[in-house]
Amino acid sequence: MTPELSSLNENQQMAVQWQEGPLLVLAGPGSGKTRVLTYRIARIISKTPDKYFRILGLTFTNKAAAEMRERIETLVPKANERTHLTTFHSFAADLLRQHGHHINLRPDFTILSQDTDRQTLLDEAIDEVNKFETEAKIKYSGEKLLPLITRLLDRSVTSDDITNVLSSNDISEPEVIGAIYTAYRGRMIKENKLDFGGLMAEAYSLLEQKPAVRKQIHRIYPYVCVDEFQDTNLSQYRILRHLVNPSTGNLFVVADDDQIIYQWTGASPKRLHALRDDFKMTVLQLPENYRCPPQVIDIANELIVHNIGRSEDRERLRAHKVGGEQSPIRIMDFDTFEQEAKWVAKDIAERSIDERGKCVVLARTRRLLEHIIRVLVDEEQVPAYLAMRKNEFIGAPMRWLHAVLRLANARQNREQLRRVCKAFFTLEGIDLNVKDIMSFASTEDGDYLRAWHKEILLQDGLEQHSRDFLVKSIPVLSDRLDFERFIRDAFEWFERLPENSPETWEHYTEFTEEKEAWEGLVNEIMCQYGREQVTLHLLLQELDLRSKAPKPPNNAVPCFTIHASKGMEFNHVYLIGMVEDQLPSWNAVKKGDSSREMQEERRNCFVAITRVQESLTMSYSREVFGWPKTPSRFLKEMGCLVLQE
DNA sequence: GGACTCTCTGTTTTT
DNA sequence: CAGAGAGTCC
Repeated sequence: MTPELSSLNENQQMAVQWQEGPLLVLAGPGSGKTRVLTYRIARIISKTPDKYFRILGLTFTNKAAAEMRERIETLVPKANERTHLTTFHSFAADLLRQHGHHINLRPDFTILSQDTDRQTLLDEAIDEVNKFETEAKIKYSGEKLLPLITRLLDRSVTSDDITNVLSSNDISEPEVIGAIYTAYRGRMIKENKLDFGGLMAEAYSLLEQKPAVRKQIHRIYPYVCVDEFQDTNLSQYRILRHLVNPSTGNLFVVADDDQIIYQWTGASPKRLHALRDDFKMTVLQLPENYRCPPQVIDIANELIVHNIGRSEDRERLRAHKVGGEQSPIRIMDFDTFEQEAKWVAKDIAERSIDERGKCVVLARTRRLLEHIIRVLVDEEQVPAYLAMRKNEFIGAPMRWLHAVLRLANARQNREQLRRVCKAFFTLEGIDLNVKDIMSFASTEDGDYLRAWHKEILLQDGLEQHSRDFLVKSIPVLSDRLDFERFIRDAFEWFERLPENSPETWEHYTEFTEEKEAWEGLVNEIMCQYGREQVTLHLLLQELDLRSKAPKPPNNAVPCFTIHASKGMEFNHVYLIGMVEDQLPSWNAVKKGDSSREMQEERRNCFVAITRVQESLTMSYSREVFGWPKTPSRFLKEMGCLVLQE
């Protein structure tokens, strides 16, 4: 059954029915781009019921991938077998699990999701280089060098190019830094660890070196789709070029160059130009907007035309919603930011509970949001939350569980042993010495997990039910690698912990929250790969590629940075702090009106206002945190500030 | 020790 | 621009 196309507009239908060859869909905000993507995938599947090939759909975030999977499943049941909808990082991890041996990587590699771990590795790389550098006079620190290494990995710079790249970017001592970069990459492979950038860079290097692997991918995935292409960095683009079969060029890309707001992560308007050139893309635009009131579309258009260097043929957004009598836009002017925050909080508090949940407060920086959350929660008693990223579990139970599993996967990992000991001390008050266990482990084939197990059972202070759990369940993990069973047992043990030591169990709410997040993540991974396919190392890798943030509280007002709000929509948007040095940021102001930084700030503003479904409230103050401010130039560009100054 | 000047560095975040 | 930290002077 082919999906029903009559609900789509003409341009959308054209995109969905696109047959073969490269197509670039330039899709504005609220233009139904995800719909186009899912319909097209569904259509290809249903037109080829007797075929076995799969369609590869790549996204930037897990959230977008999950949404695509869900939406395709409703269009075509069992689409799972015919699609592989995943993130760039997840795809790279799959690839490296399967073919990593070509570059000396084992499939049970771990993912360095924390900067502290990356710094440790980088410090080791620096030491390694220092040993050979006779006149090594300057001491580099991992902490200071890490951002540069990240930037280089995001571009998949090779050790052949590194010195050139560094010197053409005016970086001092390109030879030494280049050697450190190469040593860092070497160490990742040697220690079987990859950071996010390394995942991309090594996947690219593998594809570059092994045409046979590329061919296999071309056979399995004759169609490749990419969502939010404007966010891809150079590494990801280079990977993409290898994924597409050059003889068919079946690449379907959805992008919006007016929503590039991640330049500092490696995204760039250049990428879209390269894409158009490299693949000779046919371009189709989706300027229809189904989300915003026409007045909002008007100011969004006014704003974005101020950006020089957009695709010259880019069409203006066209509103499909019908405007009401009353303007949905409010501009609010205050003397101080305190007053601004108070007014916004009050305005939200005066709405019904139901309406509040459909509001959002947006700002350029977290600092402004932290302030407004305080006012909302403390003064207006309106529940509100700040979107937060979370790479690791915080509470002792989940930290212990995660560390034990990681130790089971890498039995000689000192850092994980340290974490196991530390978390167990918090849980049970028993303080084991890491060094002792490590030396004891030499009698256990260097297996830190078994050594810890033996050592902990020798302790007197252990509660009986804890002892029972450890005696029974650690071997389930360490000998039989039955991690599912082990996790179930561990949760049972956690539930009983507060009986004996309620005073150390103050963070029970946190545990419930984290347990929920854990179960959600594990469930998602199991569904995506199929239960039998999920090995311990795959589970751990996928966990490290996902945020551990709890699901937001019900009826709480979300307070997001503009970046965090990308891809979302809300009935009522409060965009606060519309002043120079905030939006646009001080840095963009310093760089000047035609700088790429300023263009990006303008896109930030564009993204913010195009989140609106019903009403937009923009506010600014003459004074923020005691400093005099002028209204944002963007207000003037949008024609919202006619009379002032 | 306190008040002052200076210099440096920094925002946004997903994986 | 703005905040933190270092250095200087009394």
